[in-house]
Formats: sequence, structure tokens, C-alpha cells
Amino acid sequence: MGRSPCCEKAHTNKGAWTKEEDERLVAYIRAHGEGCWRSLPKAAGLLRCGKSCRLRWMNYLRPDLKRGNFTDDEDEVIIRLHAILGNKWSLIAGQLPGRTDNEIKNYWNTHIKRKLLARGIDPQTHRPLGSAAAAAAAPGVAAHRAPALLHPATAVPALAAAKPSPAASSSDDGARSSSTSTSTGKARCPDLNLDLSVGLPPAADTPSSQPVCLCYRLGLRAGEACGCQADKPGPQGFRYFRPLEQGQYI
DNA sequence: AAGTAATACAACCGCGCGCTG
DNA sequence: GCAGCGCGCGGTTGTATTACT
Repeated sequence: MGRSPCCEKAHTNKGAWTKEEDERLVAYIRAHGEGCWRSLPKAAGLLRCGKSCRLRWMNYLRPDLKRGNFTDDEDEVIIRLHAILGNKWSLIAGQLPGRTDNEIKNYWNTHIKRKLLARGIDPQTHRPLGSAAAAAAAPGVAAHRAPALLHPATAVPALAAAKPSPAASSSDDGARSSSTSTSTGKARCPDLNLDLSVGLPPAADTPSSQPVCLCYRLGLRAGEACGCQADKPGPQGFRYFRPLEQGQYI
């Protein structure tokens, strides 16, 4: 479908934001909240495109942003999440309060990629470097890596394929609702439902199609990121996957 | 001190998706 | 059912800063 430009480019500023523009934007959002980004610039007296205002607010001006260096813990969480989610920066950001998708994306490209390469790990596949077969088997995004991660016959690339159900948001929409909730100042995690469940192969000791929450693979315990009972083995929880051991790769 | 390369990060761009009339 | 709109995402670019020669 055809799309009109998001704004009158001829009458908008571009490039770095000035202090005055920042102040105007912050003052307006404090007074009126985050409403319609398209009409915000005019209402706030800014010669900027709505998209630009949104980006500036989300990535730089939001009061709940955590500035400063990433901690080692955050590094590891990003690496683990990227191994499973791929370049779903907004999803990853949803797990790191105070961090933005743009910030994480930049950090990944400038720091973590190099860190993984130094460890001898391919940052795209999260496999040891030089594993051509591994790379061939797992090209591109993490969803395509799922078969290597899980049972090849029944693993569901949930992120790519799942449609949201009335009961649970999922896939990319989950990402959007997650990021939306952050932008509106609501608590980030409580409503988060990544819904990264996969179907398991029928096996002697596992119920068929039992959902498995991948938060357990991330080393998260119940309540840290989602409502599953990942650390409670048995019928109440999920017991089929465990976090990676030292030296294991996805 | 000057020039160049590398790095970090803010911002832009194009596209896909959901919503609405 | 269709078309347009608005939002949000991920990839890319531009620019400022820092490190190195």
C-alpha cells in the first residue's frame, strides 16, 4: 500500500537535537503525556517529525533511562537473549530496565560482537567460530536456530510464526506491547509475556506438546521475567531444559 | 602538534503491522 | 474487504570523540 511521508520534511529540522528542543519536548510530554506522535511536534512547537520526537524521547529523554556503562551481568543477559531471540532488540530491551533497544543494538555492534569474537564465538550463530556446518545449519536469525536448539521435528519458531491469541500476546506484538508499556511508564516486566513456548516431541518421559518457557534457558528464575514456575520441577513447572553449562553453546 | 584511524552513539530511513473508517 | 494512517522496529548512516602514529 502506498504510504505518505510521516511529516512535511521541508519544514522539519534534522540532525542533532538542541537543548531547547529537548526542553520543549520534555515539557510537553510532562504536561500532556505521550499522545499522538504525529501531532506532538506541532503542539509542542517543534520543527521536528513525530518519529524524530518519539525516538529522541524513547532513547534519550525518558526519565527512567539508565545512563552509563553496561554491567557484566547485563552483558551476559544480552548475549543469552540474543542467542535465543536474534536481533529482536526491543524484546531484549524489555528485559533490561532502563535500557533502550537502540542502546542495546549499538552496544551489541560495538562491544559484544567483539567480545564474543575474542571468545571464539560467532556473534550471529553463537557457535564456535569456524563451524561452517553449524553456520550453514543456522543461518540468519535466531528463530531459524530453534531446530538446533530444540527437537528438530517439533520445535516451533514461535517468534516468527505465532499469532497472538486472545489469551496471550506473543511474537513481535509482544515486543511491541512490551516496549509500549515501557514508554507509557508502566512497570516493564510484570505484564511481559514473551510466550517463547515450543512444542516438545512426544517422548517416553515427557508429555507431548508441553510448553516450555525459555526463561529457564536464560538462567532466570520464576518471577524475574515472567510468571512461569521455571525453577519448580514437576507438574507445576517446566523441567525439560536447563541453563547452559560452562563451555556449552547454543 | 597534526593527521589519521578507530570507536561510540545519536539520529535517520524504510518497512511491516495493527487499527480504523 | 480495502486503503490510509500511525506506531514501532531493525538496519544503516552521520558525526563527535578518543586513540594512535
